[in-house]
Amino acid sequence: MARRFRGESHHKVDSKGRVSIPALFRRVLEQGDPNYTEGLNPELVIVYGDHRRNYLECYTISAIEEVDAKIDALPRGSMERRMLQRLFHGQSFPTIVDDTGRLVLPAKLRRKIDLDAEAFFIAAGDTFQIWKPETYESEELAKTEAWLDDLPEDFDPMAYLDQAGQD
Amino acid sequence: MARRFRGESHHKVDSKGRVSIPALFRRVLEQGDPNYTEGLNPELVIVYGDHRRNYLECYTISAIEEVDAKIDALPRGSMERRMLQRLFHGQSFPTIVDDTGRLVLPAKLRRKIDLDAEAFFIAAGDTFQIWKPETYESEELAKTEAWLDDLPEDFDPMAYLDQAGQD
DNA sequence: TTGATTACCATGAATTCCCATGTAAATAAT
DNA sequence: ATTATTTACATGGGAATTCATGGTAATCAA
Repeated sequence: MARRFRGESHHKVDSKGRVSIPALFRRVLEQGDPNYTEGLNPELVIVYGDHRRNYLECYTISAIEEVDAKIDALPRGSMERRMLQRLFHGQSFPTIVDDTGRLVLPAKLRRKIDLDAEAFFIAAGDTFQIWKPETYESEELAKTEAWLDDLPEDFDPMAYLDQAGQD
Repeated sequence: MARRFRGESHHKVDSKGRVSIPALFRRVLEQGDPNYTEGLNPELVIVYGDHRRNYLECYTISAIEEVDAKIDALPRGSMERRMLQRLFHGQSFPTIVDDTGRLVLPAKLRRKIDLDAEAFFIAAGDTFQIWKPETYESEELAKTEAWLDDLPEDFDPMAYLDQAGQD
């Protein structure tokens, strides 16, 4: 795996749909674009998915190529392959970072996640996500809070780290 | 496990958020960065976590890579994986030691742990932590003191050493 | 031509870079 | 051993650069 995205931050979205990409994310996008060279602007792919998904997921070129390769390996005509093709090939939007480090989110994408004046960026391993801040708080955070509440008082979620790969 | 951090110390934090890293910690960061070579500066990752955590936890590159590998091993879509991704990929800040052996803590991180003119560094195995001195004394020390007080007068904490890994 | 998209320019704030200094620790010289 | 010399550390200041953001002009599509 290439360099990972790390961090989270809030950015303004203007009336044209322009939004700054966190500078650190930009560095990762650059390294993840095989065609990138100093002075150029990196490309990326935004996967928005079907109506159930309420955030945008952004892939570097090399990350999306990995995904494509996996899809190609599935049997032609299989349901799995068709589903993944629809998601990653159909419900996605290839674009490029502009000269000022911004992304332009078309109205369609903004509407889909109900984005207005502000966007929340958060890293998720080899991709990063763009959320409407309110959605992130009410759905994503609330969901895990509720989940945590079901655990024993003194349970440390970090314990899952050590559990990994053992069972 | 690689070389361990050991020791504790206090350092000034200036108005730009710059703070010297204890020299001994630097040696460990260097050894823990696979890309480090003489003359370069080691990278590290600061995990700050959610609102409940009131200190910063610093990982060497190889320590954080171990964590990443464990997260990757968890099933996609599982709550465990999402929680850990949020913590280690989202609520973290990748950075690098500067030429004078300092770290620059962005205002956001300083605010989070309410850090001002001084920082307290303490080793914790394969990571080290940065605390606001007052917080460390009032919360962390008080907590372990209270815990020790509950034990029999002549109890030796070393006893726990032999217990480890047996149950 | 009119609404939308893209290219270009502008600016304040935050961040990084580069240089400087006093002091403590380590090493060498007498 | 004691003193001189060097090296490593912790800290500070200012200049230069990057970032995030906003505006206007040029281009495009229908």
